[in-house]
Amino acid sequence: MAASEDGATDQITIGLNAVIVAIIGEQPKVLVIQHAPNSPAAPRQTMTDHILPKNSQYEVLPFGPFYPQKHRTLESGLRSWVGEQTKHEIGYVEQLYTFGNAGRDPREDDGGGRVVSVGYLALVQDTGPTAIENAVWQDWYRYFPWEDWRNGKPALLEGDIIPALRQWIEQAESNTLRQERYERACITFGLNETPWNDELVLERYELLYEASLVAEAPGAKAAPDSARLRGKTMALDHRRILATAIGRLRGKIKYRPVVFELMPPTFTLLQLQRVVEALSGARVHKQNFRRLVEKKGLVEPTGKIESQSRGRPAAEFRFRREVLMERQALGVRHN
Amino acid sequence: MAASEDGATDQITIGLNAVIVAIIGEQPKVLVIQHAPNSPAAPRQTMTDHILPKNSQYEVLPFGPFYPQKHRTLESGLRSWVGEQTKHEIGYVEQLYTFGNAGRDPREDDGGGRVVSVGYLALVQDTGPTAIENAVWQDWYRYFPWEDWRNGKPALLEGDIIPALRQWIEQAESNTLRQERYERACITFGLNETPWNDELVLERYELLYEASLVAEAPGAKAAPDSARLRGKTMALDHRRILATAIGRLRGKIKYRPVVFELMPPTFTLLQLQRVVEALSGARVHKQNFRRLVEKKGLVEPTGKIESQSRGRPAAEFRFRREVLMERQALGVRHN
DNA sequence: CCTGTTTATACTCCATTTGAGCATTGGAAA
DNA sequence: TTTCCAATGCTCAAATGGAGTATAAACAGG
Repeated sequence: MAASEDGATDQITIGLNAVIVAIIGEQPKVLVIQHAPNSPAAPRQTMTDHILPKNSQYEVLPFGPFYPQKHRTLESGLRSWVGEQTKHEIGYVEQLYTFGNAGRDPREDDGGGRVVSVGYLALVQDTGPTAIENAVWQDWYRYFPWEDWRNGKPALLEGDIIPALRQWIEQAESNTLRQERYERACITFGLNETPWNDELVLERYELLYEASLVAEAPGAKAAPDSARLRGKTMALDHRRILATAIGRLRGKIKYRPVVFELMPPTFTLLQLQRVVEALSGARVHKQNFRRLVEKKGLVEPTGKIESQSRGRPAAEFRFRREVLMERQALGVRHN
Repeated sequence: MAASEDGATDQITIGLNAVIVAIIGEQPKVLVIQHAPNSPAAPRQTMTDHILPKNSQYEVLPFGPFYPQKHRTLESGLRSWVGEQTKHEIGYVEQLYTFGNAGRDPREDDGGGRVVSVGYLALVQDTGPTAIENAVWQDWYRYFPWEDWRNGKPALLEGDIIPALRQWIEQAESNTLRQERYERACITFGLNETPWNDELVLERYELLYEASLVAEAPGAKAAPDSARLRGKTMALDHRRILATAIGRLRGKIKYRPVVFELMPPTFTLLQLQRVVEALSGARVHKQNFRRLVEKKGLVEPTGKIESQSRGRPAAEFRFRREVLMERQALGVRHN
């Protein structure tokens, strides 16, 4: 199998990309590596210094190679290098997607063969300094500003994105295509009275990509001002991987108790609510949130009272042992 | 990257495994390749004839190599060889999971390097003959008999699996471990008044695997009689991939209109119901099912009346155009 | 000490959804 | 005709979910 049928060498490399998520100050953060034009080259481990132009600024997700000789499974490979690099344990890890697209990775041009990259989502609490050079925690809405509805519908949508989308719809060559574009836009961006669905992060990004409304899209216009409004770009297809991660996480918190991977050992119900809101990008009704959490039996009071902030002091909670042991206790959806 | 740090060659091969699902006669079927001891060797394309013992009988999922030189994406690679081999189009394709576990594939021992296998779920309607030798459509409950609750709780559960699980729980060395095992069993197998969750197909299989209650598990007892009761084994980790596929599909039909990929162009509501029941492994309330389907606006009447079977003739339906165009129309879960 | 502000927590209301059953209808077989 | 069977229409109660009101507990400032 090493040599393909036409005799050429089919070299395959597997890269492990990690979307490492933490909550800092009520904001959802993701660990990204920044390559500034004048900064020293990134350490070799990140494998990025020789594949992207040295004189431009770009951001990538932490990226590590998979060594089949060293690692028994893909996940253990990921855990080991993330552990080494970030210096602290990661709790929850979930595989997102495997991309094998040709032409996405410049390494292929160096005769390095095909790069297949496996995306992972990892949730951490500890946000201390990491060993990765140039790694910083960035608000994930920096890359997807239209996804944050916590302060109402983002003005960017009505002011820029939706008009641009309408224009793209009108530019369709055929009626069928126009109809198709319109329906896709309705569903993903909630155009025609359709409710906004917070899980369609990837679908929205891909629509903008196809419509050349994000800077990294192939046919994007040379109008960098408006494109820059539509979120910060990442190198390679990393913004797409991040979109996958956000969408997946937003779906998951609705029926599995994964939030606790991001929470400190004890917390108040409002703190828990703020984390959920940060992830889902929408506000929730406080009293109903409390009712839901209590009904599901997710948490139990520690007995202590927290009174850091102003207002009436809140009871302190922790996750119930059963939930901590089994991440399944919640989420018997209907059935 | 071709040579690892210790100088050894890290050869990586990518295999594409497909769980190809169709409904035949109200039963969920999956395409498997049977290697009988005395049958001629399988065609080379399936890549299995030289990796597994020639004189034993075993079953595998259709498996094809990924040629980076030929295929632009993993999915197009899958589509092309499944298309070639099965001779008909596949509509819906979804990536399931990527396994990179060492020691799962015997090819590794031949110095073939690591095999990373990407699992895919494909839904087809056409169940005509394929070009794959020895490929047959098998009822998927043949591999997971405990998953079919359409005729009530399978006797196998109370009669064999649950007692065996209880024994495994008791055999735990420590109290913590025992507690842990007990809770996992409760959640996955619905032990302690916990409701049965039809989506936990993979979790149940993995529990049985860890408890050495399936024949392919490392520490499985040499009691093949009872193990054989617990479903037909597949070679490699293919039973696990199948479990992943079933669980994923069961989850998906609840909020996305993927069933129609398995349906003929027109059908009655009972036929639709039977397909959903076949997939989920449980009966549903007929009147409520009808109400649900109509409310969601999934289907529309063709106007014709079908009167093949006995009983009052049923109205014929087809999926609505919007649903066929956008596989997203349904499924705005809450939000 | 009183008052306003702020957040926590308890409880109510009502519309919608969901689970389960009863009743009637239309055709084919006995 | 009678009987059986599945389709279809309708009811009803319990559960769920969205949104609001009311009260409690702290603190700040006059």
